[in-house]
Amino acid sequence: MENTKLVTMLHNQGFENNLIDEILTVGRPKKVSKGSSVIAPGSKASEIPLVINGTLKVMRQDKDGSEIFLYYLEGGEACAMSITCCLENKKSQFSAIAEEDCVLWMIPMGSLDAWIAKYPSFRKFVFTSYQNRFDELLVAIDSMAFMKMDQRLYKYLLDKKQASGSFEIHKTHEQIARELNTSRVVISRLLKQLENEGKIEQYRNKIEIL
Amino acid sequence: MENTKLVTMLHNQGFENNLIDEILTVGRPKKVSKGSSVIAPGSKASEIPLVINGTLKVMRQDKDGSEIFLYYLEGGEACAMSITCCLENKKSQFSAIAEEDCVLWMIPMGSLDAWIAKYPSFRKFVFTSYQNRFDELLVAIDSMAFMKMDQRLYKYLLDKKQASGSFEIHKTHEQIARELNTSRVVISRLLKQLENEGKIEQYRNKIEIL
DNA sequence: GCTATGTTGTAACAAATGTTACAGAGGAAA
DNA sequence: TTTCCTCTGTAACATTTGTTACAACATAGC
Repeated sequence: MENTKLVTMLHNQGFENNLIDEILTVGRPKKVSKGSSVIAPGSKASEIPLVINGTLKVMRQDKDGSEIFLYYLEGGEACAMSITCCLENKKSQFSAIAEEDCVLWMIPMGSLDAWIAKYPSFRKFVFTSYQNRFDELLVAIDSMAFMKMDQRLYKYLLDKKQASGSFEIHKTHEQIARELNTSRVVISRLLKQLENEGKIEQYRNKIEIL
Repeated sequence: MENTKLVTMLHNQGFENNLIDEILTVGRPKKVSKGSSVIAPGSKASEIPLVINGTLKVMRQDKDGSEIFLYYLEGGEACAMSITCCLENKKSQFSAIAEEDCVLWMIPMGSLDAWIAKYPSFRKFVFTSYQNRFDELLVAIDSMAFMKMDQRLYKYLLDKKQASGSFEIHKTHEQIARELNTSRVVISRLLKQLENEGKIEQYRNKIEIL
């Protein structure tokens, strides 16, 4: 049963048993397959996704269709930006895409405010989520503000390794270029450079981190 | 009395009278003069600053001393990142500097969690603050990811005009360059360009937006 | 096998940004 | 006034990033 992992996760958060019951009662499971969209920019969410299995990729996009990778959401993490979107009833300013096949637990927003008032553990969870998302955004800002593209690319590869737990990255140069908001040629050039420095090995549709 | 403005501000937030009393009781006023630091990176805050008068400039810095402007905090706004820092007891990851002479109301963190549980209006205030800060960070990210330096500079000038309410900006090219994390020469070049395009006029230590 | 399509490598060039150096203008203080 | 310091303008050049074009290769499907 998927719920076993969910319950363990909720326990590890220090959630009260009553809260866990409520979460199990009002929430619902959702499976999303690799590449499909969980939150689309401009949409209004009415549920908060909590990641049970897999990884969600959170990206920001501008009007011209350019986009930039922000961070990954992994097991046990909730989408903090969805929370404010829901509470404020605003349109989402970003997209979340399943980086792998995922299992999510969707929590309807109606319950949130009451839980925040009622359960100290949930309050702590929400604020910790905010803190973590703030930190991730600041890290993303650091990359863009202070690093050149070669460093950003290498950091991107290491982050991806961290998130997936695998030394192999199955992406094309084109895909990576989109996520870093640059062009494919630039990525090919810099990957070749990283390969010459002995930091990676390249194959078709695959990069291996050494 | 400064408190008149503070009380009006709190009322406008929709705060309950009891909450306003508590805020007035446990908080304290703080005056900071232009250019002085309110939050230093690496420090641990135990109070949340609420801006009554003036503008705080929030910047992010890296280890080499480079820095980048994130956003302004104006009257009625609180520093959301301080809130999580306080609740999590973490070191601040950013700095806040008085862009003009400021009057702040410092709220000790000890009260926060209780208020969040007790007052719906305060809960709303905190979440709205988060939402606004998220939005500002995302706007900062948009600038860095999607805009070239000439656009970023012009946007910077317009933002500054917006925050100060004045068409005159009293900064040197050097100061602007620091906030955009580029070099003085680049800023001089691009300002000259904006001047030629008829968007600004330049004087010593002063830029006028047309 | 062949073809269509997507992926990667590379060259040549363009544009944006960063760096160094120096000259002159303006203001403050002696 | 003279001196000193900061600010601004500009040239010349280096580096980084973006763009276009094309060749070579791999794979899937026929």
